[in-house]
Amino acid sequence: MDDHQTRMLSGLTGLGGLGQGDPNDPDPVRKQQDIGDILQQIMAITDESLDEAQARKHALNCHRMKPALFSVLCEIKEKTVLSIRGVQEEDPPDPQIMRLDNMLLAEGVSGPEKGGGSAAAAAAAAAGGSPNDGSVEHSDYRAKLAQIRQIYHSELEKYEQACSEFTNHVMNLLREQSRTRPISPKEIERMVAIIHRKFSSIQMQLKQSTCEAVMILRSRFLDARRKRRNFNKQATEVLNEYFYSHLSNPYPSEEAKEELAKKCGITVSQVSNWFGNKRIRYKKNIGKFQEEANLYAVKTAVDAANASAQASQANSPATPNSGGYPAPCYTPDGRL
DNA sequence: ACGTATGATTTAGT
DNA sequence: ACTAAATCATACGT
Repeated sequence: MDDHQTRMLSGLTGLGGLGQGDPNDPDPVRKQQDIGDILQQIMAITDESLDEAQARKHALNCHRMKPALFSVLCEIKEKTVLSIRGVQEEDPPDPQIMRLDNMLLAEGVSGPEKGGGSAAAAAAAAAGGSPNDGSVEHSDYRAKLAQIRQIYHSELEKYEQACSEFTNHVMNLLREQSRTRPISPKEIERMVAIIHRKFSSIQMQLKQSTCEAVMILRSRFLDARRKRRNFNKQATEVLNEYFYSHLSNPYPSEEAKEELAKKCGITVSQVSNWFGNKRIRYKKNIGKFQEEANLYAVKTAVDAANASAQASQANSPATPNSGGYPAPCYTPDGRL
């Protein structure tokens, strides 16, 4: 390596005369030609030196003094290697990269090939707790996730390839050099480890940006607010029925919530949300809900009447009196 | 296109 | 843990 460089330098110094000749040359055409000449010479020199280097290397390897030189280098190394020994840094698994890996695995980006769907669904359930259909909504999401996944993997492969290529190159270089200077396998190992560390730090950037992309995608597609669907009419009816028949205390117990959820085909937390929204909105503007309240009050009354008078025929309940029904409110008595 | 309705989330208090 | 209240972001009716 060193002899190569020195020869390069010495070769270039030979150019000195050409480079600085005729500083005041008025002819630009000739100048250009000079530059062309110089370039050509430089190219020739590099070629020449490479060949020459090869020859020199060979000569050095076959030199009769080479074994002596080698042993001298070994001795020198033995004296200095102790100081290097101390600088052996263990590489503990980087917590940062562990975190990213875990997340990518959880999101189904780096996991098994077709597990993406279920993983995404699980993530969705964990995020919002809304298992409402979603197969249509998630198809778009899954497509995008697959896209990210593909990019991630191809990039990862590229990195891996570059890494192994570079590692191979360095290893070959070191092995070749080990003919002229002492290099222990352990040192090569160490070098490889260093290279891998460098590359893994690059990989981390890839992982980080992938994670970011997934997060954005998730917030864009899986955030339940963005995919809000109104409950179906029947579910709303069931909920309203309960609400208006428990107006004095519209706080369903856990069991009641569970039952309502079952009846409506929604989750318990959705029932909770509904009641939370309903309570605050009802309270905020009772007048606006009067009509609805009357409707459900009558409905439940009719139902009750029907239930009790099921045996007795010819029971036709009067149509709702939409006029003078008292404004519903939180009364101590739940029944209206 | 726009205003209202509505389900979900966030914040803060208990 | 549960709720009220405010807020968000979409759905829906006009």
